[in-house]
Amino acid sequence: MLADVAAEAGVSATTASYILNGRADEMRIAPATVTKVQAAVADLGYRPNRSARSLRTRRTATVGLVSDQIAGEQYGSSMLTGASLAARELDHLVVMGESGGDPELERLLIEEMLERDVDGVVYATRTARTVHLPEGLRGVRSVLLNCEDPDERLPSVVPDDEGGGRAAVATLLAAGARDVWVVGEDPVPEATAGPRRMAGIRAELATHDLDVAGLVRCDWSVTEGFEATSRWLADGGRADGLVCMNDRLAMGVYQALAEHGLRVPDDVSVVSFDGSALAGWLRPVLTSVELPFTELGALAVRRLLDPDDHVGTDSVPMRVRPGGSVRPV
Amino acid sequence: MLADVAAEAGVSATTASYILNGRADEMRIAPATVTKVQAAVADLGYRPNRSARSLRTRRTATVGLVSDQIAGEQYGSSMLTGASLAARELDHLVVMGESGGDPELERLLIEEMLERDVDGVVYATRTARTVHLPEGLRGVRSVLLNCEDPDERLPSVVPDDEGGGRAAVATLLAAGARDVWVVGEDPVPEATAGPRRMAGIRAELATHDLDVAGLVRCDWSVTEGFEATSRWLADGGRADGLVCMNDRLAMGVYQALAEHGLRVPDDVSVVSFDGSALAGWLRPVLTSVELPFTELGALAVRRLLDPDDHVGTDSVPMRVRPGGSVRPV
DNA sequence: TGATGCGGCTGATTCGATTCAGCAGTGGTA
DNA sequence: TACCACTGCTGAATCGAATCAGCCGCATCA
Repeated sequence: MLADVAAEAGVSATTASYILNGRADEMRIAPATVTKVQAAVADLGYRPNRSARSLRTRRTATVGLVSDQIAGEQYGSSMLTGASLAARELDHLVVMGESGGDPELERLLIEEMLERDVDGVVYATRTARTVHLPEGLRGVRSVLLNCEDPDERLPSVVPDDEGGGRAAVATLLAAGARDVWVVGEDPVPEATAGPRRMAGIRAELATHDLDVAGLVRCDWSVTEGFEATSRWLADGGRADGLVCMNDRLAMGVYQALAEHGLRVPDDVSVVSFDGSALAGWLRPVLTSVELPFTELGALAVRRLLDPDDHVGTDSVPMRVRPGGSVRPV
Repeated sequence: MLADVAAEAGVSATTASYILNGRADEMRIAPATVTKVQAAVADLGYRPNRSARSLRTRRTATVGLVSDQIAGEQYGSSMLTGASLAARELDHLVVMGESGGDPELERLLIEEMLERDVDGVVYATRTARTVHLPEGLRGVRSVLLNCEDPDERLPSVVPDDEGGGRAAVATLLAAGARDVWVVGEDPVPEATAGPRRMAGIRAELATHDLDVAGLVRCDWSVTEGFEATSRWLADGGRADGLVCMNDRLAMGVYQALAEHGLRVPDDVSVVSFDGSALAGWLRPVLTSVELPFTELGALAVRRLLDPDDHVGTDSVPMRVRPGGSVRPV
């Protein structure tokens, strides 16, 4: 403990504490004393006791991360990677908990984190959406990750889905597509990804005096993507560009196109959203607008620990990950 | 704080503490007193300060989970879900850190966890393999998750890959397959999944006086699966049952089979390992032997916190998740 | 010569719980 | 009547750091 270090160095615990906390200059500790203490620290392999420190300072160098399901989510789990790395860079650790969507469990997790005096809480959701800040986080320093609360003035970190929508369409337009259909409709009312992407899609088309040629309605699963697209094709549906709302859906679209003898990208160009590993596994590789999950997680933690605490939403750009599903011009 | 509760209830902090720690009976506290204290707790919304408690007890009701990459891993991240849920059930929280495979970062993470007096550490790897216990964990209560250290006597939790191999083959044999090829070779020397699955595969075939008909060599990626299988087929390779070492690989195999006009399961039955979401997205749905990631994570935490600390490996069964890729008999 | 300032350090208190040792009061027993 | 056991509770020490207020000695200055 610190007292041992102090004894070994022949100074008081107070002095040792100042030195270890980088307050040597401020406290005008003689350089020789600093050296002695540092030697003692190295000598004894001193490791501070965080519980003791936290008891006094009320800070734990620990951030909480509560989510519904992000570890279970295929790609979204990278938010944890980002959060963990960013936390380390700022000398913090991440305490995580998953509620699985159960509000009672969520309450418990938040409660336990607050008992442990986390320095702040990141509240994350699997899918981009609006939420209500849980009661337990009222008054607690917190950042929303992949979600926003329109009723609260809070820092929030989300992907720029509208920009992503524009980028997706820009890719198709650049390849000469003019007859652009959108596949997929956001199934959840609170979800923000679908509407925002759609806004971007329309905005970009508008720059060429175009609009969405049509919408193939289905949820965002492989099966629905396959079935809805099959029906559409069977009804004579045709397009030169398809925007799929996510990669899984696009996989179903690929299957449907193949069954109807249409080739990607020769007969139709396809772009999608997610930039998941799946996009890279499809043949041809699916051009997809990437959800920057790692970056989102990292940014959320940085904003949480950032001393100048500005509220408002950070939209992280979504970049096109080029594949072979868009016909080269 | 506790003193407030005690004051409100008209007792000493000592008494209040005993009651809150469930030692009322042992300390012969009168039932009326217990009631008074509980009322005060509810009244004041008392929430214990864990740092203070930890300072005395040296326990934090917190477990560390260090891994190379499990959050970034598609399916493996469910280990975090399982760990988080099991921890909650045992009134603990999970402190997580990802090293990305960097030994220095790993050392730092472990160091930071120990400073925070975690009650134990789960050391997890993305892929099932053998490892050397990191120096920093020597003498620390720890459990290996998805890995084993042959040189140490430690509790360890891994999937039963050998049993999985047997189950995969049993499924094929039950469907009448006799000419069984294996696709995929484990690319990493320390990896345990491949050899164990192979052992199970051979063992089960042996019960029918059979052996593996042949091996299509490739690593476990979609592309390699596609290319190696294509070459094999082009060389006249045929089989009535294929065991793929994982689902991604199987996806490549599907692609190759399709290009050669072979239909699953009519021309060839396919089983695989992982039981990932991808298996469910393929057409036909891929029959796959599931890696029980959530259970693995949960079990690791339970063993870590289990008071009777037995060393040795727990192998969690891998179950077949039936799809449509095995021809019904 | 006495007041003032400053460099360099330390003693004592505090954070909020846990826990050991022990203390009144009561009733039973020899 | 003296002793003991038991019930029901409490005072004080303790965990390991952070931090405030202040102390001592020496140089400076009016």
